[in-house]
Amino acid sequence: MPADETIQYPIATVDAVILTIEDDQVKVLLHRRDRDPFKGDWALPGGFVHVDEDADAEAAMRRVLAEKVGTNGLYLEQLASYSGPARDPRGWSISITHLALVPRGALEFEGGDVQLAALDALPDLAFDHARIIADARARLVGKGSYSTLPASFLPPEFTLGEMQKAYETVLGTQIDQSSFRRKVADLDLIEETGETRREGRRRPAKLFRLRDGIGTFDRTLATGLG
Amino acid sequence: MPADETIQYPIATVDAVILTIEDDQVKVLLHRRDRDPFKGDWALPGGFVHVDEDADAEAAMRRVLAEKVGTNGLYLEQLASYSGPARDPRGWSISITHLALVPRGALEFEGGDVQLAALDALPDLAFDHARIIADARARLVGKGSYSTLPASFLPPEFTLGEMQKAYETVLGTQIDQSSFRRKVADLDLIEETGETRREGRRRPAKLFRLRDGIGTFDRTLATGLG
DNA sequence: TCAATAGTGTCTGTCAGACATTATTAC
DNA sequence: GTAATAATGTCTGACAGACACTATTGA
Repeated sequence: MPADETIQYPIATVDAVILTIEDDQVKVLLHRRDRDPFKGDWALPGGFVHVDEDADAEAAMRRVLAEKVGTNGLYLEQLASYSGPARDPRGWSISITHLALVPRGALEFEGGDVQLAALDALPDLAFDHARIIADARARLVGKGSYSTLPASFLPPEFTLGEMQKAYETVLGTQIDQSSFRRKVADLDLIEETGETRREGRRRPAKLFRLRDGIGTFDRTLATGLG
Repeated sequence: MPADETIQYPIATVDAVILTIEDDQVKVLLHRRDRDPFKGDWALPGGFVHVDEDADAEAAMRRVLAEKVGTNGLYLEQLASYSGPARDPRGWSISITHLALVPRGALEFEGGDVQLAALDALPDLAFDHARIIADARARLVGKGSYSTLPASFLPPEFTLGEMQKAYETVLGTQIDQSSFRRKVADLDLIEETGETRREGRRRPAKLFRLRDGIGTFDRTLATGLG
């Protein structure tokens, strides 16, 4: 490690892939850039790491998200780092990216410079953000089949039908109702709230919530997905 | 993104967790630091990103490894980033860490400032490298049970007994011989070389190699591990 | 009653784990 | 033969997937 005083440090930024489900599609939150580079283009919400105030990259990410899209307290998971001389025209840069899966209701923003875009219909994106989103999607689908990850898209109270639908949306496949419920019951992931929800002219569904201490843990919820 | 000219960039480094199996134990390659900070302490091999010559963080990692421990052409996987004001006494820093799993025979070094240390018997380590190694270990064990990751520890030709032993070492459990072989056969991961290896007074074992195109892919090789 | 979804019960093929058995070598 | 590991065969319980069936509501 040359403790060389001539070392130049790269630009350090953080970017977030915030995913949610809307209209039975996985969507990503995009932010329109209001300055160069890529002024006017859509991009992941992101910004510089501030070494004078941020405790680490995740803290920088939370600060940026609060400033730009008004979200607070999201569960953030580190995704990967992207680096190189060409990805940012300002110079050799490192972006530390994060992933958040949130229920649609947890996002509040008034159109204009923020939008939710379906993963299958992304606009042109600034920097290498299209690649980052593609990687995030691969992670979501990959982990979706053997973890409780898709449950992160659910609001605090939900029906089993909604839960199954979230898994099907993430995985892009149909899941047998009976198998799904049996597995959920076996894993002891959720508990009844005691309430029901009636919607339209059909049998009302029981409401459930995630049990305490159920984070994202790796147990198969939906296997054999063709 | 304040295109603020007063932004200070953090120190950017790369560090590698190079794991191998020796004496039926998973070991990590450590390098003794020859300068401050932490001069004389054991640390992961690492160094600064050089923005004037590295194409990205992985290229920086390969350059550092070639310089410090003489390894080339390893398969490197990005692990995670670690950042903050306190982890490096030189200032607010980001380390982009990488993971490599290699057969013992692929590592060549003459003692002194490089050693292999068992994960269960690590010396005191510089920076936050103990934490990084703990995270790498968790990843190895976690992915070991549902992927071909442990096969990366095998030399080009190996017996089924060696393959099973590698899995058992990684997972820290016993695997039933019959189940293991059945699964390996079903997944079509390996092929016979046609050679055998005889060792001591017992039946010689057939030698196998990984089939073309078998990288690290996620299929259960050893399930139900207690 | 019908439509629509909620929720349950049952059968079956697959497969992991356990365990027994045979094969092959050096001594 | 004995010791030691290599390699294969067989049984069984668990469980995912398929699918049929019942439950409950509004109209």
